[in-house]
Amino acid sequence: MVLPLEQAIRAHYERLPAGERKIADVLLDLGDELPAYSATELAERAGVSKATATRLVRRLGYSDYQELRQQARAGTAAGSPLAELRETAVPGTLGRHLDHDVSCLTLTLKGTPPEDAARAVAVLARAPRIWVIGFRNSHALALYARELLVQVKPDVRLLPLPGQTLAEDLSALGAGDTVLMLGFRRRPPVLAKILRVARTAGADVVLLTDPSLGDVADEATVTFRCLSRGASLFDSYVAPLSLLNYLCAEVALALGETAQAKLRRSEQLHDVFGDFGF
Amino acid sequence: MVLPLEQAIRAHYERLPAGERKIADVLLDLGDELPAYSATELAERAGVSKATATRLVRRLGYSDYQELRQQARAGTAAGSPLAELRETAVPGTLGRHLDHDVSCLTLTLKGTPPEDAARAVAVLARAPRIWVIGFRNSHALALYARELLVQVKPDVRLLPLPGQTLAEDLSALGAGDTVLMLGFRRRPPVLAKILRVARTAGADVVLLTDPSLGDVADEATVTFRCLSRGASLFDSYVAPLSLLNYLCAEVALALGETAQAKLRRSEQLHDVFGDFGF
DNA sequence: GGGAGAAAGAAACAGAAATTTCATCTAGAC
DNA sequence: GTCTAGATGAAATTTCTGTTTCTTTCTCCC
Repeated sequence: MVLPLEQAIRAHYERLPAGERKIADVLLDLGDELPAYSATELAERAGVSKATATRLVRRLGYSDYQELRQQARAGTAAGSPLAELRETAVPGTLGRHLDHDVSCLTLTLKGTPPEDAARAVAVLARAPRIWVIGFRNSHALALYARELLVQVKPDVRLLPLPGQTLAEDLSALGAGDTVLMLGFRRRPPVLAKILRVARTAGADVVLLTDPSLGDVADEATVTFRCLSRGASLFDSYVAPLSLLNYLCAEVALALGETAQAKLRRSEQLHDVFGDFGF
Repeated sequence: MVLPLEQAIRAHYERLPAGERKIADVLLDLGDELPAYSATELAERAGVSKATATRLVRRLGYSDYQELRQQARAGTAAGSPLAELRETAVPGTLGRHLDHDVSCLTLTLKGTPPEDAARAVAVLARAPRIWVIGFRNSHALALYARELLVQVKPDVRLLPLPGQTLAEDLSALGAGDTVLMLGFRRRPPVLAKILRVARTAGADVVLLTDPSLGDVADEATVTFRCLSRGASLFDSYVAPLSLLNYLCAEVALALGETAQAKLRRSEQLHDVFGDFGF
């Protein structure tokens, strides 16, 4: 795929006067970063006057520098690098949504240091007791994580639960325990307190959150920042969901025979009771 | 490694006043496209005044918007961390996991006919009452879907709930209602019954399931088959999660002003109660 | 050599962008 | 209740960007 701008330049390149050609070169050189630059800067880089820049823009068929910049911007926004990686793009809003979620997933997991993952797996695997905590938007994620972990660890607790005060529950939190905290946007302030309580009690905290969270994250033993902005109205949690799946699977593998036996046994139980379906 | 700008924002994020935070959100959201935008555009996107934009820049420690833009530009230039991330594949198990989940997501959404999506959105949008149903592995998904829908529709019910028998609840199911059913592997047999009950009652059923489900799926109004086999021990639900996000957002858009007003109001309520956190 | 015509910079200009100022509003302290 | 401090937007102000105009330079051709 070629940017329309690039095409326009090549079409005129041979006929361009020296000064304008210098600017054209700068322009080609900048590539998709072009919209970050002003016409004045282009002229300076090329060592020509601003007037020459304007003339080039005109000659390429744009009415404005603004028009050129707009087009360059649109070109890089739509044909995002990730979109190019995959051969066929899906048209329509569904396609945009797909691109967006794939980006979230890819950028998040590629930005996750394997050491961090290993540390998280370690503290989760060795904890005698795990607390999975997630409020509001993070609650579904917490539920998911709990469902996975409970299959391989004996004592996994979900918070918050209806009809109980947090204080009551958390009093049992002790050294060696691990808290798996899901802290995505729209965080209730109590989350920060829990973090501190866990710290004080000597518990490890594995925190999944989004990039908007500040220093508080430093209190956690390991922090994963997952992109969670959605393509449209609602936030997208594919990245944390995927990460949780990975972490929990690694925990199971780390626990080895014990956990896997437990897993098998639970599958057998389902079979006996015939409660997997149709 | 994190962009210095992003770091600066995170460092201040919790202390930012509402207006400046809105801009910070836009800023984070734009990512490496930031330098293509003027401060005025940022302010417009965020729905705040230009003055607020300037103030945020100052608070983040820059003397100028220009200075901020420069830095953002430098960050994305040659050899930028993000650019590198996009190109290099991640080695190790994390990389395999990522590839797998991206495949699930891509294959599923590419295999989803837009007409089906449109039909699902239509029946969800026009239903006076929505029932979201998901057992076991599907329960977290159901919870998520319910959380989204309840923001834009007045009557959205989640099943199963503890302490209630299904029969009791389902007796209220009527013609015109829509059932959003999450039916992933390890389906309890009751799911088939619910499907038939809904049919009989004249309700529409939007069914998200995996490819392993047989003919029963034909009873649903619309069926989406989402890949859900995981790379490792546990099944992966990124595809249905993403699809739900898309469908719910489309429903909100289809409902237009009403729903969006409701959304805004609920955001405001959060703001009023100050329960978005740190 | 002189003139036509393109090319390019300098400066003037117009318009937009960013910052500052100022008045209003709100929440919290007392 | 009043008062203060911070947050905010509207408008004034300043700074800068992009375009236009005008002049100079250069080249090619007679």
